[in-house]
Amino acid sequence: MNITPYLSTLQDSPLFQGLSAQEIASMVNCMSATVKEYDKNQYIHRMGNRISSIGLVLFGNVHIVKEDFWGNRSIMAHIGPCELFGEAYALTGTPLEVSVIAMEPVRVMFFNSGKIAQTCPTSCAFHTALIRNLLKIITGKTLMLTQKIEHLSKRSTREKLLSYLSSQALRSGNPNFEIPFNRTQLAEYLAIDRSAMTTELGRMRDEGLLDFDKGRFELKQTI
Amino acid sequence: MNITPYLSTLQDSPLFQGLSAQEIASMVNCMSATVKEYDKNQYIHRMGNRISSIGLVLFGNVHIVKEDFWGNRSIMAHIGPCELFGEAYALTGTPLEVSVIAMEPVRVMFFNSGKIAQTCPTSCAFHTALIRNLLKIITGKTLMLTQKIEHLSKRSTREKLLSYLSSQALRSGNPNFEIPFNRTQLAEYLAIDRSAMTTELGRMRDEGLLDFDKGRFELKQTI
DNA sequence: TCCCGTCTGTTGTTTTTACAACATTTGGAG
DNA sequence: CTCCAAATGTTGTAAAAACAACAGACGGGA
Repeated sequence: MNITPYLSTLQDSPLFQGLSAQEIASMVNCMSATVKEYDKNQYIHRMGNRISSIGLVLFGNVHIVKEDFWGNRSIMAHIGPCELFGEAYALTGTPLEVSVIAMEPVRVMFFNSGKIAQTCPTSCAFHTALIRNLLKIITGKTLMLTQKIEHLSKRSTREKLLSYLSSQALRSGNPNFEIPFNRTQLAEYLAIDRSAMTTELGRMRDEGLLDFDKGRFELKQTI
Repeated sequence: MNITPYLSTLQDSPLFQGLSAQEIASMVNCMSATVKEYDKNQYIHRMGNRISSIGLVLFGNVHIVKEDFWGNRSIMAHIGPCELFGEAYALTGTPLEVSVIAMEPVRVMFFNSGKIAQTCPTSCAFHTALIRNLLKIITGKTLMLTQKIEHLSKRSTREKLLSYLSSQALRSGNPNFEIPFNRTQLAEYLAIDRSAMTTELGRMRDEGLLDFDKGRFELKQTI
């Protein structure tokens, strides 16, 4: 496969951190990578299935979503360009507890997880680096999930919002920042009622805690 | 160090899965492992600190706990014998977002995380296996956290309880099972009010959904 | 054995959230 | 530009949870 058009994305991906373009190209081959495209709202993976490949978002955004029988939806995570999804399920062979949905037109590169995890017969020298990168990525995800649990553990709508928003401000290093969710999605991510959330946001703005416009928020100093 | 007394525990640990006693002994040495003991309620790690070692519980139980300024406590995870804690923070160098507390008299073996993650100069042959095991462990934790998020995402006390209890029943392969928490701890784990939880449990028992005694629960068929 | 601290369960009140129904705004497509 | 659909905001009501305060059960140590 010709990976030239994706090379810069792949190089930016934490999966290939520290590897040269040359090395990446050889690895992509070795791991029998494939590229697929998806439309907005299309399912990339469905809950319950088993998967054997790790996805890397080349462009677009996808959501990791948990949906129950009654259509209640909860967004587990937001995955953007250069980021991976499905590693945990592909590596363990566990049936998916979540679905993966394209939020917009998306292009994804898939890697066979078996070929990543095992040193290949031809003893491709960079597998070790790859596995180490993978370790780092999954470790990072653990921390993300821990943070999400922290938000969800708050008792009230307001506390959940503040927990999430301040973590985003911290991440961006700026009290003025943009979030990757619209209102409905944010409510699904924080597992709270959308209308109650909107009301609470308005109340917080009235109290001078923060300001917002669409997806842009600004936390105010409350000294 | 003489690891003989801990050998069976280490062999049962997923970290050393697939390694012989001989190999484990040499690795323990190579990773400059140390053993420490803690009393009930003693802090093993405190939130905010950086750690450079991965803990393996030799016996006893510890809780991964998130405490905020006002003393609100939320139990992130329960760690029993043979299990690891702190990997994510030790490997990334991130300051701890949680504390680790001994729930009873506990003995822990600590491994230097740097020495685990890097192939050692003397090229200890089993590091690769170790890293692969670590990858599996952390991947498994990701799935655990995902499950916890699923519980927390439920809207009501009852739904959270059912989500947690049925996952425990599934894990034990038996509708009759024991949980590692007392009532207060369960409430902290599920981020709900203890008294409301007790009330709800009573209500569910009245409705014939389940039965319980202390830490033992039984989910009934509701056909 | 008794005492005390902890755990568990109970109840009533207050506060908050979920829910439903609808109004308003926004952004695209034609 | 107009229309439509989706997103966002508003409000009132019903339901649920949080909170507080206390009673009873239990277990370990003196």
